[in-house]
Amino acid sequence: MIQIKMEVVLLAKGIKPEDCGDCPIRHRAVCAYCESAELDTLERMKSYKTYEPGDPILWAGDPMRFVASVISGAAVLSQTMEDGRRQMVGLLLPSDFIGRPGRETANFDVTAATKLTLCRFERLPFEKLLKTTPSISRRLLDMTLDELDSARQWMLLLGRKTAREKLASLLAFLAQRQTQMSPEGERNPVPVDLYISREAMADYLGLTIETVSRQISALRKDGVIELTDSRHMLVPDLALLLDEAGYDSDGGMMD
Amino acid sequence: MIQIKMEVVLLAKGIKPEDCGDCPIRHRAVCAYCESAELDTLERMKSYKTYEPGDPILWAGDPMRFVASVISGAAVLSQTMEDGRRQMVGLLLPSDFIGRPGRETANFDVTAATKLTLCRFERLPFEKLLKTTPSISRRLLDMTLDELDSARQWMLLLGRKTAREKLASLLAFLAQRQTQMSPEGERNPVPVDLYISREAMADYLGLTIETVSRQISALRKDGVIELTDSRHMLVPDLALLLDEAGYDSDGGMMD
DNA sequence: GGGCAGGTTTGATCTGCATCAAGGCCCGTT
DNA sequence: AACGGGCCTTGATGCAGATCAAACCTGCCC
Repeated sequence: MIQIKMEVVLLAKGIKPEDCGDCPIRHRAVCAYCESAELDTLERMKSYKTYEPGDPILWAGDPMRFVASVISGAAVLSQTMEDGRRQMVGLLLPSDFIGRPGRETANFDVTAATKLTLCRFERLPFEKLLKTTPSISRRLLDMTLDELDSARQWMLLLGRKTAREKLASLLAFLAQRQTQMSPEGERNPVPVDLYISREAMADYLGLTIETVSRQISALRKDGVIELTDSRHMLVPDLALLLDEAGYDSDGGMMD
Repeated sequence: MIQIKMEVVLLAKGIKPEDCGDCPIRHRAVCAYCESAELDTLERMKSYKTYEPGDPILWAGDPMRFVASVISGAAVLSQTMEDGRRQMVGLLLPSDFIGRPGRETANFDVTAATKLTLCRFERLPFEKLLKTTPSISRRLLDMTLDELDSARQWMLLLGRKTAREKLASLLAFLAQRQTQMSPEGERNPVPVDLYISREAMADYLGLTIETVSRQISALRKDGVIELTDSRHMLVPDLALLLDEAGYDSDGGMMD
């Protein structure tokens, strides 16, 4: 919803996403450290592709012909066991990078969670470029190290948190992202778009949909959150929600 | 205490502790892609340090003065909640890299799990070198991407696997690491060093020590593994162990 | 309107792992 | 040899979250 609005705004302003100089993720994506000459090279290599919610982008085991940056929307990285047990292992938002230079096949399933636009590069030329362009490889290293840190944060949640703490953590994460987004001072209570189904939450948190639903109901009953409908909530007190999430007071960072 | 003495002795005699050319992790560590000239540079920068089991190497929040490669032994990356719940987020074995170029302070606790030897470099000079030496930065990128993949594998384990599958996964991981290391054809059954205590396993797998112990006993009773002592096992059939770990037959890679 | 499908909530029951509690084994110290 | 402290194993019991089952809500199509 949010990203659809974003796109409408872009169109209304007449911004061409095709021009790297105007790209909304120019300063955060894998190209962030590039000089304009390097940017020109990338510009000649890139192609855009859009996906609808639910579209598969890659299946684990597929040959990886492309790497890409998320321009708008969200994609989900997940793994599924033979018997159907599924675990989300990453949520890819604008500026995040998809793909693994140096590997032939995908390790994880990648799915569009919303309407999604990717800026794609063919893998082999991109790998060649990586070898000759330190500003890209350094940026990719930094981004990968950040991803690794947040994967490790998630490991604490999956391994040691209770169901209630897991839900509170996810809801706090969403709330924080959306208060950052909306610039005008913190409205209280903060409205939050949950934005994914109970099933996706369950797959993210290592729970079942029933437990997700029950914990949301419990948090609502205890006044930690208010539901406006099943996909939207209000957070009257973010500090309280964070407390429920089990972060120590010095603030375990989530991003 | 011991390692301080060692260093004093080494310094006094002006001995180079080891020749990189003879290093057991020469071809798998961050220096793997280096030419001999680059290796010389590293050789001049490096210093060895040893730790005893249980020694802290870094606490989360500490300034990071060094980065390092594990030469021998095992180190553990972990996070602890206020109330003491602990989650291991990485197991660092020989050739693995410790530290985060570009970050001032540690994000996680690092602890020696066994007697441990590190090959250390001061962070700032190493970061400078990284900028001018593609063979090091490319290797570090490859290693970091591998770590990210295995962190994500671990998320599936933590979120969705049963206790038995978790143990089988950990044991299979250790077994695979150690068959890779010993190059002469696969001895059967494969001997495996468990390296870490039951408590560390529990912290890694999101379980309790009692459950770890019970599941190891169960796998032993079912003939999947044989214990020689509580820290060493034999794996008569790696495929069987992998099967217990819940990887699909096409072989979910762990490294 | 009625019917139907997908997502969500709620209730009842079950179970895998945690928790609580002993006891065993190994090794170093006295 | 006796003792004590780590570490590991095993047994008994409890409980958080899974599983099984039903009902509800909302939007959509006929």
